[in-house]
Amino acid sequence: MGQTAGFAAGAWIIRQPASIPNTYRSGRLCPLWFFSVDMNLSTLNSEQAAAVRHDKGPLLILAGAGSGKTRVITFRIAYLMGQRGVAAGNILAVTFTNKAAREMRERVEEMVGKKAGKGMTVSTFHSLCVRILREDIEALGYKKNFSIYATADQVRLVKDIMQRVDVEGRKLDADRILYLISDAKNRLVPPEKFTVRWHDEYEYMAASVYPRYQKALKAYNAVDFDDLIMLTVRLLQEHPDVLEKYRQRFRYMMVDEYQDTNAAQYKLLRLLAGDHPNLCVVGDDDQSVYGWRGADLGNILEFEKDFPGTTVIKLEQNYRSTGTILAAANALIRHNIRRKVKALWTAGDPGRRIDYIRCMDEEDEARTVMERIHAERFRNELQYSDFAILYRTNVQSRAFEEQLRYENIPYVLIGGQQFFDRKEVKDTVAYLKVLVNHRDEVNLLRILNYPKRGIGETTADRLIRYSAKKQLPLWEVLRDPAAIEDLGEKSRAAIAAFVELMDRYRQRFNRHSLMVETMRELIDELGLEAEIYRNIEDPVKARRRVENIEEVASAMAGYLEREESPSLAGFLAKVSLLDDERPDRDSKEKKLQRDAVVLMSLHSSKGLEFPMVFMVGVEEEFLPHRKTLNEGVDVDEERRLCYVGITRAQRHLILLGAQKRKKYGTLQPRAASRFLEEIPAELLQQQISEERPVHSEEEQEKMAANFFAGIRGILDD
DNA sequence: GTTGCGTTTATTTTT
DNA sequence: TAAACGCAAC
Repeated sequence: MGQTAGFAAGAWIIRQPASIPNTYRSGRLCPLWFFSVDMNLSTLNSEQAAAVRHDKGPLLILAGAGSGKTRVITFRIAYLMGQRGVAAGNILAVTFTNKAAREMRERVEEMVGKKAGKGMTVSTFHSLCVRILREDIEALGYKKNFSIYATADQVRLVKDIMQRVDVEGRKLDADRILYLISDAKNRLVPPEKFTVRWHDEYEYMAASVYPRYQKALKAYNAVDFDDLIMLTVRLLQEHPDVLEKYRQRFRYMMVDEYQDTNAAQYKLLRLLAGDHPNLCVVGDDDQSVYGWRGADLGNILEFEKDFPGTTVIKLEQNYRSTGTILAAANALIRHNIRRKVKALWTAGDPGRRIDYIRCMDEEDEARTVMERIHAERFRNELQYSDFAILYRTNVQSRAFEEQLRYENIPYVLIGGQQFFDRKEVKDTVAYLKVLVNHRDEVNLLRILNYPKRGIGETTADRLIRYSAKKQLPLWEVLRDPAAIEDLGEKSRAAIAAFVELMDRYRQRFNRHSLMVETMRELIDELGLEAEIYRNIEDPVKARRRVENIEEVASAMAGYLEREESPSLAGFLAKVSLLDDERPDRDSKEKKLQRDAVVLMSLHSSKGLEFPMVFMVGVEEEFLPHRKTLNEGVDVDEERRLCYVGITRAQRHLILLGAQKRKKYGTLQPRAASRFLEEIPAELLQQQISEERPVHSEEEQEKMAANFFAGIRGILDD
């Protein structure tokens, strides 16, 4: 668990004498060599220490929320290297986020030293697979310079195919088709094995789109996110020599957030682990909240069966929250049947009771939160950044944003539009992608006439038709426009100019050390910035967009600095995987460092902690969400989400809900969440907002009318 | 190409 | 309610 606030509480506080180099800031872990020449496990509790010492055979660490999981993993890696003589190169640690990977690497390096840590692989599933594929994907018939398609590219491709498949044009949602395809890939179901399971139009459409989609990707020399895993699995299955290479290499494997792995990731681990797995997985089945994305809770629940001889260690001592908060969390999660039994406990105080405030409506809920922030901040000398407002759906953030702005309270919103979803960024990246891989047709079509260069829709259409008819890649067609009869001279010239431009820059990008300059010149020559100013009226907005383009360039500069053997392809891979080069001035990590109230969804709060947590909208149809109620699935995952929210709180938890809520324009009565009843009443301090005179719209209009009538009356006198 | 209007539809989103 | 989308008209 990423402990953002450091090891503020609990038994393992290591006081830092003044002589400690200030690189080890307070709250950071001291390097091991400082307090002991040997690995000193005495700062760990007995379960943690046992987990660290275990070095052979499969190990399952069931790590409850706030139980010091990250510390155990990093200690264990350091222990393997320092005490068991395992070579850094034989260690593989897999996480789900780049942030987690980075932190883990840093902490291990702090313990064993940067030099000793060199050669270990700490990465996300996806970047691990990119690395494997970059080396050996040719065995699967792709080229090494493959593009990685993220959501936007995928959607475009699916839409394209759908149009071709369904000429009638019955408009099905491309996102949903893509979801079905993604789901299939996560289950390792290849196009030819896709079967319609429940007979609705989406399944049929997916069955027809999936094979074409996959074929197109291959033709474009592109892979999507799910392919990264699926193709790696295929590669390892079909090519024993490649598999053997990695088995030899990764003798010790560790997987974080194991409860979030899907079938494909499971298979990948299985393959790498082989017959004598030194596989250590860490996770918490109670915090599995990504089932809708293909994560299979069965992976963690069945681990002992899947890997005979598994040692199981439960970490139940919690170093984060008060006793009351933990009691509530335990009581709630006990209602789930399909889980590993465990209960969090703390050596610390019970702390305050949990507040539950039943507000009148949305606005009242937001105002109540503001009042509490003011009061608690003053009373407990807290910073703004000690508060988090957590909600189930992102739309809920609005009311709070408005109120926060009104009150002049600084806040950061986490989530929302992604940097790479912004048009100008996509355009810029599209050029780079095509320069690396000219078969990437989704992006080639995107830039073909942007900025406008006289290759309009008609021309593009003719080119595409011709390429389809002759079975030639679009790029080859562009190279030889003379071959197409029905093209005008002007169009031919425009195409030739485009090809010349791309060729020229492809050459230039080969000089990796000059990449950034080259990119800036490319942007300049294309006139991308001028294009933005031309199209966007609001100069402030336009300026911001231009800055976003510049961000891509400076991200590249950062990449160039860090990377030993940089390349444009390498940069794009990092960018696609949202790796550290993420050129967002407001990355999640940075946002969390500001002194501002944090707003985010329950999902994105996983792994974080805050002294004071507001969980808002604790109502039926939000939590559990309506969707899960309708579909007759169990609400277990929703309960886990609630559990995740509760266990984010360190000192105090405040639950809120509204009695009425405006929904799609109309005011609707809201019922308190069923989960509230699962928390023992004695842990809760309930409070119901008083009825405030609420006026209906009609009444308000009437009142306004009377008011103006009154004024008019006065003026008339 | 753009603009504007009517229609549609409202989860979560580590990579 | 409101935002996003598609389509038709300019």
